[in-house]
Amino acid sequence: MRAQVVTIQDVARAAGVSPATVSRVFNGGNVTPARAQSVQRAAAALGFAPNRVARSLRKQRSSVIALIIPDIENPFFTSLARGVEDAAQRTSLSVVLCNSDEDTEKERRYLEVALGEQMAGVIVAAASRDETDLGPLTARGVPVVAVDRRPRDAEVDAVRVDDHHGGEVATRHLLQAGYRRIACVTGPEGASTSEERLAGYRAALTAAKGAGASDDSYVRHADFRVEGGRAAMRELLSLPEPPDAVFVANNLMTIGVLDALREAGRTPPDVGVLSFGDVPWASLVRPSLSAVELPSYELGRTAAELLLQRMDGGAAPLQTVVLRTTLQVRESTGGPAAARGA
Amino acid sequence: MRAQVVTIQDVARAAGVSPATVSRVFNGGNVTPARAQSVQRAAAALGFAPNRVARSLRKQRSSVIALIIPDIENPFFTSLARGVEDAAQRTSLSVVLCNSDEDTEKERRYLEVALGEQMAGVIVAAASRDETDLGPLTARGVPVVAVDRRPRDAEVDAVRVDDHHGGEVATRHLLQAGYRRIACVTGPEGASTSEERLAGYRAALTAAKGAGASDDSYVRHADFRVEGGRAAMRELLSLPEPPDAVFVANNLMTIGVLDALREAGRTPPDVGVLSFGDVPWASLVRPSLSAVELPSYELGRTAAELLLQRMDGGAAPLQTVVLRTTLQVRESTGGPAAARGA
DNA sequence: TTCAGGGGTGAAATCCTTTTCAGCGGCAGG
DNA sequence: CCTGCCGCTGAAAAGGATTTCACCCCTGAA
Repeated sequence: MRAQVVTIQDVARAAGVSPATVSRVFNGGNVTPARAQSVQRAAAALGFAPNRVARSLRKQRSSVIALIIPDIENPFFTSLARGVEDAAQRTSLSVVLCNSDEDTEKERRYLEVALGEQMAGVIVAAASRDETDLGPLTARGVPVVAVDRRPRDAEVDAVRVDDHHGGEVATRHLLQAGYRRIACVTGPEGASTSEERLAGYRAALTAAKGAGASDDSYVRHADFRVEGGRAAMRELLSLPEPPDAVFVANNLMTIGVLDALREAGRTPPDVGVLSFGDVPWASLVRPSLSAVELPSYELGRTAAELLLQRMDGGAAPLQTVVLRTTLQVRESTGGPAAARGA
Repeated sequence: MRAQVVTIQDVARAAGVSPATVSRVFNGGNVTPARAQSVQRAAAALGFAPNRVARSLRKQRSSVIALIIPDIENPFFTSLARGVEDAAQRTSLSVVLCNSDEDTEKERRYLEVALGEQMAGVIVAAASRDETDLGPLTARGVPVVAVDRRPRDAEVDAVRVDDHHGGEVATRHLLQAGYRRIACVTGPEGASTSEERLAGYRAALTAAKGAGASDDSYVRHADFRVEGGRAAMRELLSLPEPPDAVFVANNLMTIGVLDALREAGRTPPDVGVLSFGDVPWASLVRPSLSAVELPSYELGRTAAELLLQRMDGGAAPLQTVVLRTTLQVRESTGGPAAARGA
């Protein structure tokens, strides 16, 4: 029924050498060329494929690295994943993707798998700042890099963007365009990116209006997904005095926000819309959207490079790389109708 | 430096039992409740986490299943992935995602990893009909399910949609809407879905125009990505007699097609556009797009269920499940301007 | 000529868990 | 009272690779 498995022993027997020699042939030990060739031939003839599980057990480390992301349906993270893959491509490591679905329990399970499978390294965009526990991994010396989101207290290398600054620049731009009642739809409490983008928004408002401006009636926490954005925007539109612009803390929620606006018969730049992160397939959207552009691919690539570096480097001091965002001004923040009318 | 690893031996010693008993506690063997409890306590106290690699080696099977998809940036596949995950969720298996990037070499490596890591099962949307070789996996008795795309000659369960029928229905709809010069932008040669959707298109044209209609001047093979769709549509628009409608064989290429149309100052339904597969975040697109809707999530869920069934089921005969597509008629295929003018 | 060193090799230990096997003790039935 | 069976347990084997260690042989230097 099941074909018997070809082991290193079988190859050794066929080639008339010891298993140790076969192992050396495949791992670059010192072997006489003639012998090496006969081992190669025997292996090919038998269709030998090394048992990675046995190898991992012995070496105490597999040749797979895990990338754990919170939303596989968000193009930001899939682009980031491409960056990780492309960087890992040049090594002998394979990348596997795990989707935590913004669920700390699922994430915990994947972290456990990564630990139990003795993965060579882990790159994680944490589902939560407080509940994501990287302790077991770091305690066992597994290299870990936090990307995009940073878990509190984690002693790991990190790559992220300047969330606070980006949020501030975005909000300032809306102010300068003439909008006055600027709302913020941010992500879940407990995600570092949510909080920092929101903090940037607040900082810009405070700078403009003075210290008394910390009014949170225009702030909504949603779930970083389309539905959440839609619901939040509906709420904002139903306020007695609805906002005339909105800073949305991620790309998918922006889609929901635009939907809600259309429902209400409003379109940018009548209501200003500024997205933190490019809306996917933005070419489809009219009017074109202003956005804080995120280097998603580079985020992934940098994280992978940091991980690789840590994997052979050893005990260099921890580092955090902060990548710059850029504000891309387009039609959706052209200024409120009121301003044009005045 | 590195914290020493807690093994089942350590737990056994701490609890005053043998390693075998500890193993039984964690795997549901017969153990006296009192003893079991003391083992649990010792394990918790020491922070024991089982070494999955050793377990896999002994059991000749890990508790991870691989999902190999050809394009992680395509929402069709990420939705499919969600379906797989949700189905696997109810078991103790973990799903890891591998992105082959439509590259048969990368795919081969991932298949090798899946084999070498002794994964419990593999679900694969094949990068190629001819070059994807599932032989090594099936020969070793690893359960495999082909999803969406089917590799030729593979002796595996499969889940797909009625590509041929869907392509035929789509094309017929364009004909009925009054379009006469209908183009087809399909995927790469060698992908089963490309070929069958194209075949459906041809069948509809032949049925309408008679056997002589097999003119391929309106057929373009692209790469299932945005850029490919854009380039193909540009080509079609530069023909002496450009098409008045286009059937696009996947969602991402449709985005490119729409871009090319906008460049040329044309918009649906002036030129009819019908997409095989929903365009992501279709709510953003005006006019709304007619599409052959694909049950992407169900495709994944069904594949996972088939895999699970095969994993305990044993040697039931191979099966192929074909899910139905549904044609969703919207504005983009309202009929050509010429017809309205006439 | 002798000795040190190094390349090439195989036997055996090692990684950690699961599983088989044999043994022990207790209980039920004859 | 004896036998048979069943539940529980631990010792030991098994799974397949890597790596250590000891050894042999050969070369080059003293």
